[in-house]
Amino acid sequence: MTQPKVRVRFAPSPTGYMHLGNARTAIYNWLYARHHGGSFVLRIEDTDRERSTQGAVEVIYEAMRWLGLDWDEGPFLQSERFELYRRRAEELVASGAAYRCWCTPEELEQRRQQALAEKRNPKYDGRCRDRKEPRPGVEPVIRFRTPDTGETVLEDRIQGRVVTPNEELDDLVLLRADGAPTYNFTVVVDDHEMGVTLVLRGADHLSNTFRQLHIYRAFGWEPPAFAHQSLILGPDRAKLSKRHGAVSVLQYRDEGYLPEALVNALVRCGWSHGDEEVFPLPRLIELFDLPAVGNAPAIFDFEKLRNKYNAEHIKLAPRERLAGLLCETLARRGDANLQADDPRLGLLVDGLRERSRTLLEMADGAKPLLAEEVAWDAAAVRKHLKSDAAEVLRALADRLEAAPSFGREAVLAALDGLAAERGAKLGKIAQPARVALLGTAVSPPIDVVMAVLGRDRVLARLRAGAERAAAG
RNA sequence: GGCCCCAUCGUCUAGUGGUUAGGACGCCGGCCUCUCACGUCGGUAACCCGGGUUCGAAUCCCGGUGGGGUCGCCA
Repeated sequence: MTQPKVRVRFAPSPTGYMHLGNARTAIYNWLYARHHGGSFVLRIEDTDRERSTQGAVEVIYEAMRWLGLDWDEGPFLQSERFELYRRRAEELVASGAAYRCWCTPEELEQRRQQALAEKRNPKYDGRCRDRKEPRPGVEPVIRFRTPDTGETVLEDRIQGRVVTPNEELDDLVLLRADGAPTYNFTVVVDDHEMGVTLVLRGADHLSNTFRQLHIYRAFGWEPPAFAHQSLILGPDRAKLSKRHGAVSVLQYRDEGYLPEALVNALVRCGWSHGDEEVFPLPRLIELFDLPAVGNAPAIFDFEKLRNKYNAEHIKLAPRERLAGLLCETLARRGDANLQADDPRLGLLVDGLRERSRTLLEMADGAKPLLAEEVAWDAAAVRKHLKSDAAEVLRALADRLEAAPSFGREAVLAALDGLAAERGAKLGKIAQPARVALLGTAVSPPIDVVMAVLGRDRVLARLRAGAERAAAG
């Protein structure tokens, strides 16, 4: 009756960056925990002292924070738990489930090559299984004794029932010659010690699971449930990796993506809910669960992330949040230095969110409206600042100058009034005005442009534009 | 190569024996419109192949093909 509390974990190894595939695994685990009211554990698998650095660990924390994946327990560092693993390994040696092996890496490599050449399974041949006497000058490793016969069954929560013959498995190393534990051992010890109820990870760990199952059995431990999600592939259909580029989570932050958009896109890579595609975070927590996770590998669609998910989430985000983000982006790129409460920021967000797929595009769009100097686009000038525009611009300037206020409504009323008076379409006035104001024929709506520029600048530029038109 | 997994438009996917095979991104065209966008309407495009089972298969079974993963003192 009493179900144990759901406890899942994300257990990355510090490689120096957070990969999209890892990020999806973290997201799935986090959503699973939040959906089921369980606990989310962060564990750093830094047993390989060669590769692990403090900086690499910080990158993981930073990526997790940016994505909004808060953990309830940890972070636990495996590098701080070596004594525990050593003790556990000795337990297995004592019970006969594991043994010391004095074969050297060189010997093993040689045998592997030979086996491959003879088209045999290159697995460890088990020659130290019954050896008791040490080899002088060789520090032994501790190996796990895997059954030679029979088969191992895994009831995977995503992949379904998977069966592997035990003869495919070899006696894996638990403890290296230098006493450091290996992944396949620490993962079992920790998932047990930490009370993990479901191991939700990438399918690249599927074949490891069978070896790990035997370790659980040797300890007499009840294994957790397992769920292996199929991998994210690159456009070439190979496992997504560094060489595909654009694979680091924080790179997306720097390129102007919203974390909830990346989360949305990543979740949708393998999980779906009917025809629904855009999910705010609370909605994901409400809906996400294992039965709707598919088991076919998926190619990550970078274009759709930008065109759909990020664009949609930019439309959904609160104005204040985007204003803050836009302010940071402008400052970071050296485009403009605005105070966080500058009223122009909100105006810019209103005018630009529907025409920006990323914050970078939004900054691109904002930049001309904030520049002190007009950057003239020759084609736009040629097309819209012809001599007959001079009089129109002057009339508009006069009208605006006489207007009682300079709000967006008042400005629009002036434009409309002038157009009506002359029986002209609004475009006949707005386009020359746009070019006079910004130097370009493309921009947010003219009322937003004027509101951002402000009365004085608008009048000055309109009149300067008129002179340019008259001269041109 | 052994073992394991997978297979619906180019891509992400809906679909759980009977549908004109749906949605989304992309692409093409119309409408809207002060530009660009947004929005909207329409179009383009898929059930890998071959056998079964069945009155009937995208859906179930088998085989093939193709793709992926994995075979470390990496994780």
